[in-house]
Amino acid sequence: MENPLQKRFAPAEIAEAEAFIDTNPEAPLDPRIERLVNDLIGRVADKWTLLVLELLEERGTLRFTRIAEQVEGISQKMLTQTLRQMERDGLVIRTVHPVVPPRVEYALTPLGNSLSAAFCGVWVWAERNLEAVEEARRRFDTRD
Amino acid sequence: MENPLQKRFAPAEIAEAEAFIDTNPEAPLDPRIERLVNDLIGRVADKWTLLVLELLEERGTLRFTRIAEQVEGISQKMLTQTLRQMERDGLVIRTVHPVVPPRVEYALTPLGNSLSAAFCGVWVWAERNLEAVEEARRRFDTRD
DNA sequence: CAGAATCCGCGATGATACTG
DNA sequence: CAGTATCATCGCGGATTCTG
Repeated sequence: MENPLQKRFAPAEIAEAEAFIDTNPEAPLDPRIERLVNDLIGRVADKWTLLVLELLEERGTLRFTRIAEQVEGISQKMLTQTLRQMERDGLVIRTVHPVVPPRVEYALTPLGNSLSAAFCGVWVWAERNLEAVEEARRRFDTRD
Repeated sequence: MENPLQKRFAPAEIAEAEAFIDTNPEAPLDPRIERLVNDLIGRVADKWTLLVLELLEERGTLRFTRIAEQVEGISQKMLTQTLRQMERDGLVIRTVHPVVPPRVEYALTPLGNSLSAAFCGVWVWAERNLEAVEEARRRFDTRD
């Protein structure tokens, strides 16, 4: 599989980092990669982003107000902000129809769809282990 | 080795996650527990939680100070808070050795390990699409 | 309808000092 | 060493208003 990191760093750098990892079991991943990937995850793992992602995955193309209705508890400000961020990261495509009143539609890009699929495992985990976590919390809260 | 993720996850996990991303468009979620699941995801998808989770997955059992050293940028307060939260959710086990000076060790529970595995797909996605996202952002930031 | 702009409270987080 | 306690701050995000 093609490694996207090879576009960012010189082969010598990657080789050095990998050799370092191979020979140092205690060593962390390359801090640069770690930080980049983690920043990315930090953005996409946002609460509202996950909800919008999930909604668009289910419903396909939606207008601004439809999303606002379906994502319970989100404010207009945060929805705008979330959609802009997702658009900026290439997760969502925003289509403005030049009509009155304005009609703006949002849909996931292929990148957004793949992210949704990637998070599917986490959703499945959460659903599957919800009760286990709740029980753990009850035990923790009533510990001696 | 061409992929640093292989140091972090078993080959079988990566293959499974990749196959999942490639073939699974969506997984329906029971709307009744949507909120509960989302609260849970909101807690475990926290930035520091993800970093600690990955670190403990890599290294196994670690002391408080070891974790603080490895998780770049985390304050002692947030580390304590994160570990308590994870312990409360049953993701980590905290072991106090009655010695002087104190020795407290943290390790993932089976639940924590399964969560780490669930997030494997997201890490794979992030690394695989890091460059695509960066390019999307550049295009967005330089749009007319 | 789809936002932009503004104000503002408060919770999250950092920094520092202290302790068993 | 592994925290707890306290104080200060800073920005997230809600509420509201305005507009093309």
